[in-house]
Amino acid sequence: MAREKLDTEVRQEQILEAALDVVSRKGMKGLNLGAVARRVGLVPSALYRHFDNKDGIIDALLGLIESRLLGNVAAVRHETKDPLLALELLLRRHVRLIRENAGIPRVVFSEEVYGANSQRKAQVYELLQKYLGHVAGFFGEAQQDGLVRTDLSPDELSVMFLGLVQPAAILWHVSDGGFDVTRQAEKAWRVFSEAIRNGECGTPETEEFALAVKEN
Amino acid sequence: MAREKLDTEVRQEQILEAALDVVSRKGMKGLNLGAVARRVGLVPSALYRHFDNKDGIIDALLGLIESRLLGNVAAVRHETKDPLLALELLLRRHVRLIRENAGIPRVVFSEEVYGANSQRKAQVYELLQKYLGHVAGFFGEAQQDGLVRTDLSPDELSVMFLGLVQPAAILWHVSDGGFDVTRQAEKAWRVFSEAIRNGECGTPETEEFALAVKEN
DNA sequence: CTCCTTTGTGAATCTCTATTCACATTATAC
DNA sequence: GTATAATGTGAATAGAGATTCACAAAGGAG
Repeated sequence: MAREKLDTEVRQEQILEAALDVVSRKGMKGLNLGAVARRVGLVPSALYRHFDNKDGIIDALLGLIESRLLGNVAAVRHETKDPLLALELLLRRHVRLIRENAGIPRVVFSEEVYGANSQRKAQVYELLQKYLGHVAGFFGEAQQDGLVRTDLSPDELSVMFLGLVQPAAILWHVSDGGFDVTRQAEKAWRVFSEAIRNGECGTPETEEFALAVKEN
Repeated sequence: MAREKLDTEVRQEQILEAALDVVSRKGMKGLNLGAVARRVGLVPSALYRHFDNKDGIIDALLGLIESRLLGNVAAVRHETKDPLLALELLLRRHVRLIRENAGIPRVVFSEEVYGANSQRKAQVYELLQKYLGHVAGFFGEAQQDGLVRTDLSPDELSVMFLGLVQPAAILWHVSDGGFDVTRQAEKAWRVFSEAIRNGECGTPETEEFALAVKEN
């Protein structure tokens, strides 16, 4: 099969990529070392040259996911100074990310990555907290700028933000891609952002937004 | 162990109850016949007297969940005629239901109940569609009564409704019950219901937005 | 009470998958 | 080039869990 030998760092990346891919199509239950190894072009036992065991692979996979999520946060930080616009862009990136890597929500929300493993559970919690922390940060900025009403805490807002995509993502998956996540998320964002805007009534959309959309 | 024999109907209920319980604490991965049987006070092989196999148990479990969810819908129908109030009550019931049966979201959203099993996937989809259909029905009524803005379809609204609890429920679980789902859901509902109400703050649609989205 | 169906049991089987290990092969340092 | 470490392989091991089966016991019908 694979005659050529590659550095363990390269293999580790390949393995994680493969694992995420397997999860995307077979779910966490279908994540077995045989499938992963085949996809990399190796034999199952070879995986142990690069990871301690299956648990190590899952841990690293969570790390990969974390870096992708936080990568999106960093990216939108560079794209705009307007916190509300940043959130909108983040939402859009988020949707794209999970559309392209259906395995991500499956790993994070599998509710069974852990199960007995409470350490893993804590790890997932930390990951979510970190991501939501950044989201809350944007809301906090927006409130300080007077853009968003202050009767809701940034933390609460961040959880609501998560709610804009999550159910849609699930429907998308369960419907085998039939459900239009993107559209639903956009609509939900529209309603939500209007609702939380400071002022008596919702303010009209900023023009910046239209521009930002196009470059995407 | 269990010397007494019970009718298969009784056992079926006990088994499903036990299965849901196991899922609640161990996740879908921890759902094995041994654990279920122990909880019922039987031996694993005895389960085959009441179900064809494990798959049959999971199927029936989905049925049980469906009946609980739809039971809540029926209940709120009797409690009020006001569709918006009904939704609020439904939300509350929903939160209570998943707080008391943490296994329910785990089964439905496990994203791995199926995996390869696409028939199961379709079954879950149907279940969600049915529940969301009722929710959408309430929104439709509310719109006809002039209570809710009509620029969003009932279907879209129903998905947003789902988003009010789901992320909170996940955080609640991952945080080992530390997160306050009830409070979060109440706040989210307040924001959401204000946002969709028909009335003074009827925000004009920005057509640019809809156009920009479509290109994506 | 006796027969027969239903339900429960324990051992055995079977499959799947993680993991280990002894050995082979490739890359790399010298 | 040779030595050495890193990487890959195939077979073997081990454990978990689903499923089957022959047998036992309970409960109802007659």
